[in-house]
Amino acid sequence: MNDLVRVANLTLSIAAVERDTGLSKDTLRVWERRYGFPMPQRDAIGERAYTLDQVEKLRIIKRLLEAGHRPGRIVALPFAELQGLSAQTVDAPTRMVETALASADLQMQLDLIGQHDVPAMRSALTRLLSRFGVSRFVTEVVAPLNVAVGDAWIRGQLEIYEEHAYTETVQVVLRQAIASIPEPPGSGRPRVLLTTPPNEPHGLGLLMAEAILALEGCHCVPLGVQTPLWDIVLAAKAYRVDIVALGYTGCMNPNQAIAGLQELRTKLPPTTAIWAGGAAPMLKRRPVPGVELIVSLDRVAAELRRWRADSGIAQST
Amino acid sequence: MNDLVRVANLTLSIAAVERDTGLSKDTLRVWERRYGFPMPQRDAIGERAYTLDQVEKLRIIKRLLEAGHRPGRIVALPFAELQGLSAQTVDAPTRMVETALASADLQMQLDLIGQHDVPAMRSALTRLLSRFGVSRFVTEVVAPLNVAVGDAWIRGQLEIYEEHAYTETVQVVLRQAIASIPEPPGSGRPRVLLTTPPNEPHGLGLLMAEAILALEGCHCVPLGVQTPLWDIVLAAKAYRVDIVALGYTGCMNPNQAIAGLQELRTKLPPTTAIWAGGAAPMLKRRPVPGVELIVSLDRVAAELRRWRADSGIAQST
DNA sequence: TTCAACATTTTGTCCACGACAATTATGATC
DNA sequence: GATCATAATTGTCGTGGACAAAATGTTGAA
Repeated sequence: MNDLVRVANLTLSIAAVERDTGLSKDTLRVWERRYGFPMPQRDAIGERAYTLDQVEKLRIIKRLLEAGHRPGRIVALPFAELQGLSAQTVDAPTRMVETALASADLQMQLDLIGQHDVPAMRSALTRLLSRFGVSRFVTEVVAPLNVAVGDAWIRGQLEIYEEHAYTETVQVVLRQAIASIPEPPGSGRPRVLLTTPPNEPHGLGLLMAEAILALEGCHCVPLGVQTPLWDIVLAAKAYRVDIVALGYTGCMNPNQAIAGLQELRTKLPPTTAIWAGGAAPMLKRRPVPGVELIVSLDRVAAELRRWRADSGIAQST
Repeated sequence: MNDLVRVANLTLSIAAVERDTGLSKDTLRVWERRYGFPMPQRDAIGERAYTLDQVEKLRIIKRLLEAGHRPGRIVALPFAELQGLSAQTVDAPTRMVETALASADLQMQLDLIGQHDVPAMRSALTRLLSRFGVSRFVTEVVAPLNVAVGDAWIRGQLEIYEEHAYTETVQVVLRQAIASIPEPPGSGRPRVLLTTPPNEPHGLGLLMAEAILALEGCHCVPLGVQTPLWDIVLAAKAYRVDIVALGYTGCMNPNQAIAGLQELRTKLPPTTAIWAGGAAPMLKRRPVPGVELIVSLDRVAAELRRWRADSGIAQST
């Protein structure tokens, strides 16, 4: 019941840190005990008071964990070393995706974010949308841009609010793109439910998927983010969907993600496919039986063809 | 690391219950200790294993708490009594807002949600938007609809996923409306930052506010939801906004809301106004000095006029 | 070398129970 | 009826121990 944020020195309570970093209170306490970081000061009552520096370091650690590092090795490391690590970590999986954006253009878009001119950014994106069309815009502009923005953030070149502004702007453009796609003629199949599980607040990937699916003639039922598992089951039934598409990002707890998918698989009828997509490394390491892993948005169209071929045999449309 | 969901008897771990009900593990354990409910069985390891019945009862309890009941009185109550309570709870605050939607039309919209036909709902809303125009659509259609949907949910007439679908659809229509508003000529003043504080995941109110503000010629900078407080301060500076508009709903912890607003007020320069809006009863009870309380979207235009009049004196535009 | 099986370390989550501040309810007094 | 002091309620935090699942390391045979 204490103030979650103390005004004086700008320190955060453990609950606030859990909220801002996604690391559970239990984890924060056990890291302190085992690795000596973060070792917050205590306020007058004896409760932990984390500094903004500690929180920022925790955020970077979180990113590194998602990239495959292990807590015991990196949690106690000093700030500079972490940044060094993240620099070299990011470079490794720099897959040279053929992208419509030359790296120069990509840098220009990034600069645009830093100039804090939302209308300019929006019109630049809209221009790219017109130039490349919806499908290529999503896979070859937005997707690499997302990666670039994430990298820039980890290098400390971008603030969180700038990432928010970017995300919001992309969302506006994407929704415009989706709105411009005409309804599929007849009963668009498959019918696809789009949402994220609880504890996964990022919905940008869903919009990207929706754009591509709609383009391919699917009937999309977007539910926004963080739908309780049980409601996903109910909704799948109510909307008679063929596919439940879940979006994941690294910010979600791996165990929860896996467990949730397993639970969903048992509760949904076997005829309903589950597609899990997004940049979630943990899903690749431990695949869940009965759940299709969509590793990249490029793959959506192909998976869709496969589904349509299968469904023609397995179930009469 | 245990399976969050055990398949055999369909029982949930404490983490799964936290995810599904929104009640923290701490709260669940302390309720068990104090009120004797929920008293889950233990699995082989000795960990709590909640049944689906218990979870459903917890969901109802959660709703009743949000409606103003107190844990000590209702947590131990049997299932039937809880249902009786939730039926009679909502009728009291049924205020008769003058609305463009006759109650019959309103009921029709609600029925539409229950029919699980997203395109129909979207086109119905789009029709209303065309009929009434953006401003009246927001204040006299969407606002009362939101209230009606919330009430229906508390009464158990609407599932969570139906609310999600409704919210998503309204969002699509609203964003379309916003996109149709031309940029303000010259430098639109005031410049308004729109976001919600951490722990407030609902962004629909922001969109409604943005629509009205854009209509009044403001320059809006939407940051999406859950911007960390410190980033709100940074963003306000970077985007040189005159007003920081925060959206709240009842789902946010009152203490956090108040504390956050106080902190924001100290961190932002006095020339930057803070507007707090949304259906948050706690804000009315304890006003924060230096923070404008926008009790209703009807008031936005008037407040805007006031700001413009004041700024003409206080600061040269 | 490659692969499988086993042993070890790491790591996140759970448990119990006490403590306490903030909020809400209750009663006394004017 | 309003105002204030007192009491009850309630969510969150603290400590430290425990343990299963995952990750890593090691051994031995094909």
